[in-house]
Amino acid sequence: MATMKQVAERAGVSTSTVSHVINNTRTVSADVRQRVLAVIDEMRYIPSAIARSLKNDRTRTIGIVVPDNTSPYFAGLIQGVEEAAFRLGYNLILCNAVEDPGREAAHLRTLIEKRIDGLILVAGAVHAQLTELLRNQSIPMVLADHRLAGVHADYVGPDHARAGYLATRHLLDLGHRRIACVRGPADRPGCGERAHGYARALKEAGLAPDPANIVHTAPSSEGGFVAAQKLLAREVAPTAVFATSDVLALGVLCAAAEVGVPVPQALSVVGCGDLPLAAYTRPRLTTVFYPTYRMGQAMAERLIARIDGDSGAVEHTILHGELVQRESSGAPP
Amino acid sequence: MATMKQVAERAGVSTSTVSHVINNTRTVSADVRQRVLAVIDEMRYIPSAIARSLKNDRTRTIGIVVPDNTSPYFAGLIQGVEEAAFRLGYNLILCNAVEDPGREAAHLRTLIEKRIDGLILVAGAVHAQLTELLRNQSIPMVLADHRLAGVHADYVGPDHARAGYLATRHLLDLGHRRIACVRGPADRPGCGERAHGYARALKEAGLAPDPANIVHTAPSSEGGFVAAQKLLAREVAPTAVFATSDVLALGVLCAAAEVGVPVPQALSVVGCGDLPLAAYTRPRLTTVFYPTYRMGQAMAERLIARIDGDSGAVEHTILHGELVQRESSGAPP
DNA sequence: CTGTTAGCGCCTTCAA
DNA sequence: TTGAAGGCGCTAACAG
Repeated sequence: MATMKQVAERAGVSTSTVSHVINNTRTVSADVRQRVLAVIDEMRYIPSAIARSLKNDRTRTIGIVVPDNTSPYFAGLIQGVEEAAFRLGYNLILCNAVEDPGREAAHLRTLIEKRIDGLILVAGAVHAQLTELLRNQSIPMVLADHRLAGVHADYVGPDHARAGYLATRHLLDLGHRRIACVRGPADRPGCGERAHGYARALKEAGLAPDPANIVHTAPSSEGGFVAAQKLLAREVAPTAVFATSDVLALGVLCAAAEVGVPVPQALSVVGCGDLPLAAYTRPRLTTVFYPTYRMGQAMAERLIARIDGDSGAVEHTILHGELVQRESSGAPP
Repeated sequence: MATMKQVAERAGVSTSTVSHVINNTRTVSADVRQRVLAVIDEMRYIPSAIARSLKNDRTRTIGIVVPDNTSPYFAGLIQGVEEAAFRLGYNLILCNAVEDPGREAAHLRTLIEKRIDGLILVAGAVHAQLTELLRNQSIPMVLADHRLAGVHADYVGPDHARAGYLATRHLLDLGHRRIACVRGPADRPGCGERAHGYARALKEAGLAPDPANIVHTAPSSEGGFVAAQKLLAREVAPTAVFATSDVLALGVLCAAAEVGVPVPQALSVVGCGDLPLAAYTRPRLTTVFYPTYRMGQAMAERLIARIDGDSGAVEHTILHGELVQRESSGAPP
């Protein structure tokens, strides 16, 4: 691969001149610039960002650590981040932590070695140790999707509690009283917050949350399916279900259909996240929209502002979604 | 951020000694090693991969360019690639090309500037110009999902034509004769190949493919929905539909339900790709499984073998999927 | 067993 | 308008 030195020799100029024509960083006579450009083209010279980074102490690369790029929710965030990063001249190193703290730590370590300019972290079971790593190296970071206890950093994400509240409120307004909640595992911060919103709405309506109405399950359609089976088999079955994600809601819809419980006539279902697919389930799913793409963009923009020297106070950016009412929710039987 | 030199000074040794204890690259007396390690720990020294790369000419970073990380299919590939890359000591720079040749080119350029060790390319509308770029810089590359005319490189992907054939064959075996094909846009290589498999199966069965039975549409559930509406409105409607992706198939299922056409009693539907969600639609979707995770792994492994010097002949790795028969397909009415 | 030295490719003062 | 030279942080001969 051609180097600047080779270009300089071939063009009969010094490397500094080549550098300057490339970066437009001082005036170069028209003919010299012409000649240099020609040689660059001819030799197919492409500057090394590695060498440049060593000099500049900037890599124009940011890292993003998520539990799993395959989840539609994280995929949406990543897409937004990638778009804004590209627009602002940055590349994105993607790391899946796979709910494995060891792996998360390993990724963080190599990201620091590679001298990323900043990090977007959807924290899994991160422990103090890890975030301390970041703080010590003073690498800009934005927390995504949920905050991290004891970590003082910019945050961009949805208001999960509000989403859970909106969904439940909607069901209450329709007249439901026995409203179940199908939620992911306890250690998923987002699920917990959404469940809180659910509980708050119930309490506001003067209903005592019945623990039997809250089912923890695996965060998959299968999980939703199993949970719904359990709920629908109860003697006094709920008339509505709030599922803390659309993926779960799909399983709930499927289970209801299988047992012969018509939605929404006998059971209302509300999801969360508004997957593109949610508009094409049968019946079409009522859900709370999460603006993942915009969130992703906001994360990258916030981070890059920090990289560019913004030293203002820590910011918390909350992006609200709204209830999207479709066909899976209606008045109780 | 601490440097090796600082560590060396503080430990009272030379930088080369520090380098050697870090890399275990020559014997160092126990006490010196001890001391160096202590200082590294104390100063929170983390070596710079940037400087190392400049020396070594290796970044241990690979790039992946896909149309859109949000598509479940690409998301699955990316996940597999990330896993294998991590396991083998590489990071992944993710680039979305967004069906925009200009953007694809820009990404390729920065990836080369950043001196990635290799590239995984799910090509969009790439033109000769771009791949020539790669060849000129002699960066290892594997083509993913579909080949690229005129580009002689390793390939890892599914056999789209076979998938289309299997799906259609299944419908024929069930006794269907009027089988439609709902497919994505013409410029999507994978769709075209799957449609070919569809046509071949029909021909083998002695059926002349009816152009009116092949509907091009947007590669989304909405697209599938619209296409199905059109098909079901025909005087002689098809009794079965092969959709070239599960996302499309979902739209088809939704349209059928809306028009009151029962699946599979009056209409059989087969998808392609086997999204996790496909098992939880109503009815559960018959589809052709694509082993995306394994494909992704194979891509990374192939690429890294090349990076490590494998100079054997170009390889084409085809990973087959199988038909997953569920509830959306049955005998014709 | 350890240190000195010469770069890797680029940018950037400092001089001319 | 241009060049020479030093150094970013690290590795790897080459010496001792």
